[in-house]
Amino acid sequence: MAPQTPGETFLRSLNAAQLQAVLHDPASPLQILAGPGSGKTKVLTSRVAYLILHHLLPPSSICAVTFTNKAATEMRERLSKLIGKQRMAEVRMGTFHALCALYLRKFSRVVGIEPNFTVCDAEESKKIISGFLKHHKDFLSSKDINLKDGAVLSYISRAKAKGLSAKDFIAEHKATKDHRSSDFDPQDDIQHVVGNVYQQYEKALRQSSSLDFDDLLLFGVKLFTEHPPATSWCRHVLVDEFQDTNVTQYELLRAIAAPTKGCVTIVGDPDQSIYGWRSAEVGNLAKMRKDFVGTTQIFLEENYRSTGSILKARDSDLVSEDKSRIPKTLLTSHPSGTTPVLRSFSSEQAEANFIAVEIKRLVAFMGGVLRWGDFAILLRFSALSRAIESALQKEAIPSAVLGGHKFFERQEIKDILAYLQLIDNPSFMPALTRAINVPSRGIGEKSLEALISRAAKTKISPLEAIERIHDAVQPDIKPAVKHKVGSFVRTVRALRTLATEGASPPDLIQRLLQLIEYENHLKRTQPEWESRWENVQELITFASDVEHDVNLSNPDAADASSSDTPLRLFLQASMLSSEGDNQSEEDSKEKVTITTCHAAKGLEWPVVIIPAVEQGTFPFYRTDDVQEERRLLYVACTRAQSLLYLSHVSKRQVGGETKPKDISEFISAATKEHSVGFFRALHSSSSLINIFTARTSQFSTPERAVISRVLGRVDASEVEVARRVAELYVA
DNA sequence: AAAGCATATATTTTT
DNA sequence: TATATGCTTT
Repeated sequence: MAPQTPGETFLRSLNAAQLQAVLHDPASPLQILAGPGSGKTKVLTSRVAYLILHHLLPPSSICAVTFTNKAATEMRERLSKLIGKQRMAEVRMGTFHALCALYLRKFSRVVGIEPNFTVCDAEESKKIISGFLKHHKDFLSSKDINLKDGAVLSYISRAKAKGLSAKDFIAEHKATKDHRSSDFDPQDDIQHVVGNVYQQYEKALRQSSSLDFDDLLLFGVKLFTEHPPATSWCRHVLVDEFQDTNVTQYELLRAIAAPTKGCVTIVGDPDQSIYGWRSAEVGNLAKMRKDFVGTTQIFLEENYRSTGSILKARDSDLVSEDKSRIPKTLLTSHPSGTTPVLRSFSSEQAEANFIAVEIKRLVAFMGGVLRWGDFAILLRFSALSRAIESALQKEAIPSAVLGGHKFFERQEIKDILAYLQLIDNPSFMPALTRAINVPSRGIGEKSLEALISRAAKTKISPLEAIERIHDAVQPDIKPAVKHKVGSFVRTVRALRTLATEGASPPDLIQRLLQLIEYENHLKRTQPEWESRWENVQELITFASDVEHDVNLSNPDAADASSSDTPLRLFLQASMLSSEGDNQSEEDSKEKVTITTCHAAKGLEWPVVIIPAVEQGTFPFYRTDDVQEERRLLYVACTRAQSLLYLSHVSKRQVGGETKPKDISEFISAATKEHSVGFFRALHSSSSLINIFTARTSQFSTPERAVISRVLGRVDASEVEVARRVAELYVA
C-alpha cells in the first residue's frame, strides 16, 4: 500500500474497498460500483484529494463531473475540507452542461458560434417549435394526428442525446420507412414532421446565437474532439452518477479524457438508473469497459446510511424481481431498527392527514431528536403534493416544495431575464418576443413578423431593426410600430450603456425594474403580484450570490482572455441552475422537504415518507420501462436513514373524477406471499411479511436509542420525551 | 391587438 | 381540476 504522508490522514476513515478505490492506480481506468449510502461521494472526493496530495496532479488538471449543481456544491464543500479552498477552487468541477458552457465561451469560434451565445431553455425551445409546428397543422389534422410542441421537443432532444443531427434524423427515418411494408403508419408522418421541424429549429437557434441544453453537450463534443487546446489541461476525469449518462455525455467523457490516456474514474450504480426517459444509457458502464482497456471494477457494498430493516426492502421483491439485474450484496453496519411502515387509506386527504399527524407524533415521541428538516416526503410527480401541502399547513408544519415549477421558469423571472439576455445577445429572438410586450406595448404577431422579415432582408438583428425604425433611420412598417417602441428602445439602450460601463447584474435588474415600472405592471396585470414581486427580489439576491461565488470558484473569470462579463455569468447561472441548488442549509433545517423521487437522488433524510405507492403512479401509467419505475421506488426507499413510510389510497382524485386505486404491483407481492402461507414465510429469508408493518411504532426507549445512534445523535432524555408527548396530546 | 368565452384535455421525472 | 388552447368579438 502507498505510504501516507501527514496530509493524508483522511485515508484512515475509509473501509477496505473504499481505500482500494482511492489508492487505485490513477493511470488505469476505474469503475466504482457503489450502492446507496456506501460513501461514493466520500470516495470520489478522497480520490481527487489523493491525486492532488499524493500524485501531485495540479488541481486545475482534474475534471470532476457531477449530475447536478447541488452535487457539485456538496463536493466542493467536502473537497475544501481535504485540500483547502484555494486548491479546491481550481478543480474543474460541475455538470457536463456547465463544463461545456465554460469551454464553449472560451473557444466558441472554433465550433462556429459566438461567445455571447444564450442558453435556450425548454420553454423557449417549445415556443420556437410551436411556431414551426403551425406550418404542419393542416397536414397533421388531416391525418388525425395530435402532435404537441413538447412532444416534438422530446423527439429532438432524444435525437440529440444520441448525437443525431437533423440530417441524421431524417436519414434514419428514411431508412426505417423503407423497411416497413405499411404506408399507413402514423409514426411515419410524425417522424416526417419532426424531422422538418428539427431542421428549422436548429436554424432558428443558430440565428438566435443560441444553444439549447442538448446543444451544450453536442457542441462540447465537437470542441473537445476537434480542438486539442480545449482539453490539453486535463490529466484525470472523474464522473459521478455514471449510470445516468447518455450517449453524448459518454462521448464527452471520451473527448475530455483523450489526453489523459485512460486516467478515468467513474462512480455509478445500475440499480439507481432512473433517467432512461432522458436517454440515459446504463449500457455506458459496459461500453466503458470495452473502450477503456483494462478497466477495473471495485464494488462498495457496505451501507452507512440506513438501518437493516430498511435495507431489507432491497432484498425483497421490490428490487430483486428485476431478473436482468446484476446481483449485488449490500451490508449495513447499523442495527436492524424500526420496521418500515406500510399504510392504506381511503382518500388522499386521509393519507395526507396521517402524514402530517405522524410527523408531529414522531417529533414528540423522539423527544426532539428529530426536527422538521429531518423529514422528506418523496413523490412520483410534483402534482401529488397538493393534498399533502395543505395537510401540513393545517397542522402548522413548515414545509418547502422543491422543484415544483421552477423558479427560473416563472413568468416574472423570465420577463426580467429576457431584457438582460437581449442586452448580452441582441440576436436572441425568444427574449425579444417576450420583452417587447413587457409591459404591453401593443405589438402583436403581425408586427413582429414584419420586423423579423425586415431584419432578415437587411441582414441585421430584429432588435437593431427596431432601433433603426425608432431612430427614423429606416421607414416604419405597416402596422405603425415606431411610436409604440419608444420606451422599449430607451430601456434597452439605457441598460446596454450601464452594462458596458460594467454595472453589476443586481444593479442592472434594479434599473430595469424602474425603467419599465415593473412593480406597477405586476399590480395591474397579476392578481398574485405580491408573491411575484417577492420572486423578483429573490432574483436580485441570486444575482448578488452569483457575483460573489464566481470570484471564489472560477479563477478563470478573472482571466483576461475570458470574454465572460458579470452579466453573462449571471445569465448562464440562471439557465443552468435549478431552484434547490441555492437554498441555504439553515433554511432547510427548519422545514419538511417535499420533493420528487428523481430530485431526491443522492440525498438522505432520517425519515422518508413515500405516498401514493399505487398502480398508475408507481409504476407511472405512461411509462415504457417498468423496471425503471421499480428502481425509482428503490432509490426513494434507500434515501431513508432510520424510518421509512409507504402509503397508498383506495381512491384518488385524478383530474376531475375520483378513480379507484390499487396498491403498487411492486408492493402487492407482499400480499401474494401472505397467501402462500405461514410455512413459506418461515422459510423465505426475503419474505415481505416482515419487511413492512401497518403498525406505527410507539418508540420504546431502546428503539429510540437505535434511531439516535444510526443518526449519530444524542438520545433524548425520558423526561424530555414525556414532556413533548404530553404537550402533543394537550394540543 | 386584446379581451372574453367555450371547449377540450390530460395530468412525470430534469440539465 | 384547472389549465390551456382556440375561437369570437370588440
